[in-house]
Amino acid sequence: MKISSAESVIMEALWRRQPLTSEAIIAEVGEPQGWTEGTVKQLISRLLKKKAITAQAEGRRYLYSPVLTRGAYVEDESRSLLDRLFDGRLAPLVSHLAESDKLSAADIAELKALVEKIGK
Amino acid sequence: MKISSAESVIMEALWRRQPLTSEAIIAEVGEPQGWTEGTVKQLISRLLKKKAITAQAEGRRYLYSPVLTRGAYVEDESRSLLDRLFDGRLAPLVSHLAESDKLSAADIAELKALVEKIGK
DNA sequence: CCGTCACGATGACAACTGTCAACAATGCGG
DNA sequence: CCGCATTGTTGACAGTTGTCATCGTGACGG
Repeated sequence: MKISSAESVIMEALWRRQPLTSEAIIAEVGEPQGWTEGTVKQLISRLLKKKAITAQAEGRRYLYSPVLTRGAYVEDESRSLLDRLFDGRLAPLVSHLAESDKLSAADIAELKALVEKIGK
Repeated sequence: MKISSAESVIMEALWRRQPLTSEAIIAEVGEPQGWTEGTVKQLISRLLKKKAITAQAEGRRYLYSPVLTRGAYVEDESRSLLDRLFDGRLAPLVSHLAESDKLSAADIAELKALVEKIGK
């Protein structure tokens, strides 16, 4: 099931710290996003329906934890972008960013080190 | 204005070759996507409303051309992914793909060459 | 000049999203 | 034991998306 953009904000909160009560989630994402309590609750419900998170009863409330891992999510999103726009290859993405001057010197250094490491 | 996923299929066709009549667009994307003529026409209309493409009258019909460039689009999508998932940095993306064994030897070689070139 | 046909415009409709609010159940403090 | 506060469940509603079909209009062949 697809996670919508608003829903992913809730997921990020749970990936950072887990499990969380709805109260904690509201505290964490409500403010920064300008969302009311109702909005956050609705998003939690939808994530439950999508099976992206689970709820364990803790007294009269629930403790929510992610089921979908951040790794899987990130994997999916990245792969889908690469496939849609860059023929599934990574180099064209890097190349594109480089050409449009969107890479800082730090980025490049970091990347160079990384590539060497990967190259074993 | 945001381009939806179905709409981007039309854009890709126009980025490949331009300008195109609706007939040509239908020929190009209708089959592979399993879309009827009506569907493609609707998508064209929405892209016009969003100002992502323009239409020049050619007799009875129109010739459609992209206004939004592929570069700008790709730029946007890439940046948004990087920002949402990798703190705006490229290295973590590469690192993630490498860890999940999603990089082929060819990818790595290509990347290495690219990084050297960028490094001037 | 008329019927047919091609095109673009528009209407439709269900599903999904972003946002909230109202409501029902349930436990806690007094 | 009762009312209040908290929590989860639902309903609502507008906007977007994916998908098609219908309609009006003008062009073209006969």
